[in-house]
Amino acid sequence: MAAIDEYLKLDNQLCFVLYAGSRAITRMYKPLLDELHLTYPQYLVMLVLWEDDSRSVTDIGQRLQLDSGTLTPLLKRLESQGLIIRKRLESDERKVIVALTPEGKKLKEKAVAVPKELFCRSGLGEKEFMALKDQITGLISRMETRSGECEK
Amino acid sequence: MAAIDEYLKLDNQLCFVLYAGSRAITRMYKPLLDELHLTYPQYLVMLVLWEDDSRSVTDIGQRLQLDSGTLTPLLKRLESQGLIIRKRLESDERKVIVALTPEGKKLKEKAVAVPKELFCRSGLGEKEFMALKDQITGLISRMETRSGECEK
DNA sequence: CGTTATTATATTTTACACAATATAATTTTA
DNA sequence: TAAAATTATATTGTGTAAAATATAATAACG
Repeated sequence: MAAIDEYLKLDNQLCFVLYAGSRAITRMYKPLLDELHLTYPQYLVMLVLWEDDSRSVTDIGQRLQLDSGTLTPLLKRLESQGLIIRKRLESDERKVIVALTPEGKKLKEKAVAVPKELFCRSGLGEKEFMALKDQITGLISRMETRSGECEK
Repeated sequence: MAAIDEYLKLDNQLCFVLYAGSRAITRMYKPLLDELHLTYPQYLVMLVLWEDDSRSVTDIGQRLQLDSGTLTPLLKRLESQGLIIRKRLESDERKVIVALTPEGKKLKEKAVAVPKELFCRSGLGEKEFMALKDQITGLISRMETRSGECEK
């Protein structure tokens, strides 16, 4: 893959398959998430909160790699749906703590259908599924640590 | 991975690594694309046009899996930057043909730095890089063809 | 202890991404 | 050959995603 043309072909772009793959999963999830009255980014936030009931906005942002400009409006919508509550930490009023309501906790059981559908539709065994996930995780990690090492 | 809890852990989500990976690449590309005065989705459109100079909006949409609501404003911005022109096909006035300008063609040579940077930062050999891309392509394909086959 | 620096979140702005709908052109049907 | 159906693109509305900036609170410093 030495020629300029090969480097710039859409079919050779790893970036494009990640982008297209992510959106294909979002499309696949949509009918299932509609039943839970959640959008895809809201579902990701709920995944974080189902692990640990009570987190700060910064914690959620770090887990999901999303900034507060994205999270604040999203959390407000979850709050208006009655799935979470937000309150300032008394000991440090800069921090907003996000906690699940009983309604929010209840959704967890229904939500398991979502990743099960992807697992089934992936056509992968459990080991292959996790191996692919781990390969992409490794890619992200190397991309972020090898900054400055490459010659243009 | 039988328990509900395991299915819903963020670290077990293939959907999340694709989503996070795609955005990590977009962040990595941003300084390089800023030099070309392109956003990431604009860059993808240019990749399509650098392969074939002249395409309809529908063609571009099919290649990138993007709909006209996304493409029309994006193409207008590329046009106002002088990189493309848009014109109705005389033989079928429903169709808008998108073609590169000389400026748009010239960008191709500079753009090759973008995928080269990813390739380098990925820490993968060429075979591994393409294998990962092919695995994700296969995943997308199976996800889209196995609709209806999975029990919730 | 007052000032400066840093941190946390919110707001504004821009660019998507997608669903729904509108408009116009072409194709198909009866 | 006119009407109905389909196709192509554009527009509107909503929800992100991120950059830049604003505001408020806490920590660090001299």
